[in-house]
Amino acid sequence: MSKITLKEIGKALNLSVSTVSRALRDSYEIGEKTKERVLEYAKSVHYRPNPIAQSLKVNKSHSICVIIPEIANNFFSEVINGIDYAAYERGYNVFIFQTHESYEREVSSIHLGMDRRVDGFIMSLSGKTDHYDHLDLLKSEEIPIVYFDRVPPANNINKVVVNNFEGAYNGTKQLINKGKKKIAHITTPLILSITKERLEGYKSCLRDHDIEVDEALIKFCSFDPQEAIDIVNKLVYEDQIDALFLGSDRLALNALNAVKKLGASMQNKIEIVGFTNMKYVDLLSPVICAIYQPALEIGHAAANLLIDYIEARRKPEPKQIVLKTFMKTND
Amino acid sequence: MSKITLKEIGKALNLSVSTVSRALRDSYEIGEKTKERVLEYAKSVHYRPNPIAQSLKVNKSHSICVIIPEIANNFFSEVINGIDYAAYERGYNVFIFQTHESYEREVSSIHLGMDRRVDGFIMSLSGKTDHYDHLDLLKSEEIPIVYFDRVPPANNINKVVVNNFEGAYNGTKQLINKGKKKIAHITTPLILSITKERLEGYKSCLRDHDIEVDEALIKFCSFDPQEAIDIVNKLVYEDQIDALFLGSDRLALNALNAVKKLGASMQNKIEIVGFTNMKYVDLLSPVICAIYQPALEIGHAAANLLIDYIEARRKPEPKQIVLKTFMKTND
DNA sequence: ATTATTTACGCAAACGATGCCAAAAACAAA
DNA sequence: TTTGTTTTTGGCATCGTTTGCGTAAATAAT
Repeated sequence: MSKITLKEIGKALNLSVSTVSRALRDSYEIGEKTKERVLEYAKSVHYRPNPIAQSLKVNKSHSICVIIPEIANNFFSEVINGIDYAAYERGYNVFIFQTHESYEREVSSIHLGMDRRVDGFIMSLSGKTDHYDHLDLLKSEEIPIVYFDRVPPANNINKVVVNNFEGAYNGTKQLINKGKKKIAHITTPLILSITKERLEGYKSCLRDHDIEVDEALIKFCSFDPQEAIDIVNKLVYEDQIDALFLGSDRLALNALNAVKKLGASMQNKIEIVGFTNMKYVDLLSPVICAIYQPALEIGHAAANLLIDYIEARRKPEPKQIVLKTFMKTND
Repeated sequence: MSKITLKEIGKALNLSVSTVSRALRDSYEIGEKTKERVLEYAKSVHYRPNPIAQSLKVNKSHSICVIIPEIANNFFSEVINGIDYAAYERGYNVFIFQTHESYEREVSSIHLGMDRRVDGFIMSLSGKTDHYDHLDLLKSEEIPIVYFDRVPPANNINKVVVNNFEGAYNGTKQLINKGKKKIAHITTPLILSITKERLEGYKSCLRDHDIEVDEALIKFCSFDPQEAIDIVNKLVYEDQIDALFLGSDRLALNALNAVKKLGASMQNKIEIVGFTNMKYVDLLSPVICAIYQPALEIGHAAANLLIDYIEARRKPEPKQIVLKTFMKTND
């Protein structure tokens, strides 16, 4: 059934394999008449080229490899959705590998992708990645790569990011506008690009409003729910904070949960703003003002940027795309 | 660098390609000494077999294809996580295709998978799939396939599902126990297996508690938020319901949103139970009692079942795995 | 009619790995 | 030494494509 090959088409039509191949690829050196014959017959038997054989021959796979920390995360799954959307439009397959925030898995994912001869990579770095030589491998092999969200510290790379500084600045400002003074910041490991940028936005905003930056109120937190609870408790009871600025998606939910546990009366005293990509934030009970990333657009832009780059005859200069975050208030 | 082939190893060691190949696969017909030489050299040059060439030769790809309605959905992304977990353990790659609830994309995804010579499929049917001949293709090609969640109506197939009937029954009972009498059910298209099973659980529970089943209170709803709003409004204001039983993840959030829009006083009158896989349901404001599916386990079980089947010499009888739902109350 | 040019196609060698078959090397038996 | 066995190894075809090169046949130029 699905095992029609060029050879069989050739046999049926009394043509050589190469002629059939060229006819299907619409080569100029094949006569119109035979082209038609081949095309028609191929369609009638539902011929589908074997991408594996093609890959082997041309050392390309018409597929891209996405490496992300975690699929089961609103932000990343939306990004994948965007990537998938663009890839589908342009006829590319998508491989997805998760690092689960592990450097080793990041490295091995890169190798798996290269083994599969993917045409390019889209990646967001793991929370443990603090050196970047494994990426040099890709560079030296001249494999196109687009980073998003958590990007390595270099500027001659393709990347799609959001204005994290501005998003954090505006989020913090929102809290200040509500009269809050002791604003804590719970965030991701400092090695991540997003952490630094958001932290700077937060600090910068405080300074601009004559609030001194208190390093004790800046907490780097893992994705362990209990750790979030401990940190929130300390901030609330010892440091007497009146607002929380949360640095990332999973963190935000953990922290919200921790705040909820403080009880209703405490909850109301603490204003919360945070980066998250949860749908329906307005259904959340400790009210949170969400700073959104346009995840779908990020994925779409990243995939298109990558494929453009893959298909370009002369490789263009690396491009940096910066999209806007947006806030979704709850009141 | 990464382009070491068997041929090059052979040249370096003065051995033929086939000897090298066999040495690496630890064949019994190769002398211990040469085996060691080959192994050592291969490691020293970081030899990695080219999976594409292997695939072409043996017509297998050591990869599985996952076809689901939507990645950006808590339930499915968790399932993928489980699949990925098992596949990684057992050395399989994973292709993911989304149908976006389209029958055509379901068909084309199957073809894409087959083109790539995947060793097997894991799928959950689209919301539009009401005939199943495209699946026969897989069957006739003898490609292993495991269904989960939304499965076709046949019993000689591999599948991993939950006890939807029981979950729905218990959910409905929960509402009855709170004294509710007019319990509406908003759910997915009736062609889906899950819809029917849950609907039966709901009806059965009502009957067992001497509440007559009112077909007007059973609403099949798309994933359009506005439709959910309209339906909820009608149910509340015209039909005067006092409880809602929601049939699926995305639906639940839409309906919750609709209920929220009714205003605080109305909200409190309506008790809500629903299938969902959102983390932190207890943070949701119209309170909802969640019926959870063990998504990670489903994925893990499905992948292991599939890979067991793929690797079995004698193909075993199709297996049906039924896992338990569990409730997470909010009060 | 002869030569030059174009057009339309076939042959064969890759791509990297596997596996059948035969052959060389090693050893045992005569 | 010769023959027979066993152990190790090499040669070659193959998977389904793509592509450079060669060459008939068809057309144009002389």
